[in-house]
Amino acid sequence: MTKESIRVMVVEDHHVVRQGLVALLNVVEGLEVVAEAADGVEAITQFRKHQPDITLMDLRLPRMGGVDVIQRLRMETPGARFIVLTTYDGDEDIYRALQAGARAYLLKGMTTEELIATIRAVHAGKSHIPPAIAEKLAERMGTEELTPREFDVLEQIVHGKSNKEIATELEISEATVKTHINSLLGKLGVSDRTQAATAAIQRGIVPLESLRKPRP
Amino acid sequence: MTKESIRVMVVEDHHVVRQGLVALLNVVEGLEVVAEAADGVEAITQFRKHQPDITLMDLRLPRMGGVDVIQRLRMETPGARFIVLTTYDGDEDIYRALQAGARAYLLKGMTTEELIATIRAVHAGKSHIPPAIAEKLAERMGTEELTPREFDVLEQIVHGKSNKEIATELEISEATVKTHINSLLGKLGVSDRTQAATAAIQRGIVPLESLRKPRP
DNA sequence: GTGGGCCTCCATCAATGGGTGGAGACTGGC
DNA sequence: GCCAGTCTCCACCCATTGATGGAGGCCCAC
Repeated sequence: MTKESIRVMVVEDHHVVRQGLVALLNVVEGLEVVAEAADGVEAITQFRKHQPDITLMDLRLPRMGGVDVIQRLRMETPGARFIVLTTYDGDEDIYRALQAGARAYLLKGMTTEELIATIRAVHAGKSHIPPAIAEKLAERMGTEELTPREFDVLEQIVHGKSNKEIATELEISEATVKTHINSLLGKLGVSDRTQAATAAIQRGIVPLESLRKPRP
Repeated sequence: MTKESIRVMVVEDHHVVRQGLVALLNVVEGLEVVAEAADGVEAITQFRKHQPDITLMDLRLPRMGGVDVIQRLRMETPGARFIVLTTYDGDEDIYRALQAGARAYLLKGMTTEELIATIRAVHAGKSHIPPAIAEKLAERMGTEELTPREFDVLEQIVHGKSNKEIATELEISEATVKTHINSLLGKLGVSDRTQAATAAIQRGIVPLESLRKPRP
């Protein structure tokens, strides 16, 4: 081998998808998968061990979210390059991943050729955001940031709590809850709590998984 | 080759995932991927052309949902065997897929070994439902079926419509809307429309994708 | 220290939502 | 024919929600 291969790490919690990706990438000239991880914590240890040139990451990971992993690893290794590869396209995720320092955001729907081209491009120092994603980003830019407290309230709304229950849960008065709701409705551009809930889920502000049966 | 290979078709809209799966399966002794499809319509034409022994299917597909595809193909070819392979585990999907005649329901998180074992088992005529999935199914069994009209109303709720808007949209009175809501709240086991909306999304009764920006 | 956010609370009001108990019409199955 | 289930509608009532327009305290940045 005359040129050195690009050393790639694949972080993805779904076994068959990960193995499939690895199988795909390993037959590509000039690429070499040097590490794999199935969750966020493993991603960090594997990264430290193998120092890949490019890390391909799903965002929704057990134990530690992809965004946090990127943030953490980029603190340790500022030159680290991440490509986010995910099925979801909630604008919140996109935004946060790019904020954290991802160089590209791809949906799993794209072709292998695009994926490989993106890996090469990112390795060469470029960034790559597909138009469909860029559009989402632009959308999200137009909206104001929720304050931490507003986020707390929104989370409770998504979990189906009434204003009174939210007040109890957050240990504030119902009046304050209403104030926050009023304000977040405006920021989300919706007109009632039900729309706020679906918007929060759709945009990935509150993850769908949190709906299962937690918070006892 | 002394024994004949099991002829497999892979239906999955995400290119890299599909190609990965194909790559994985093709190296397995005794399996042969004879067809691929990226959406429901293609799945039907490819199936007719290649008559695979086993069809591996994602449920969320463009153009025609996986459940409909299974239903349709099993009418034409009652012996056709389907394994649903998906990331989502909304109980509604599981239920409908098995209703439609799928023999197994697997999450993408499972290992390649499990997948291959399941393919062999289903080919041998067995069914296979992992415990985690079976549990979901049991949950769903306890709940009553929504009537078509209740479903219409639920869909509107998820889309953030008020009772008045729903009444206009469905061309019924607001009183009737309330009646349906009351009844569907009971069946879903929730106490207000916001909970109904999140439950509908979480359980896959109303697909998240429909939230984008349709229905003009 | 002044201003800007944020968080907290208040009161008041109108609109919306949900609970209850009914009732007539239509359907399909027995 | 009759029953069961669905869909439609009504009235009445109370609870919840959202809108509006404040106001004080806190903290951080300039």
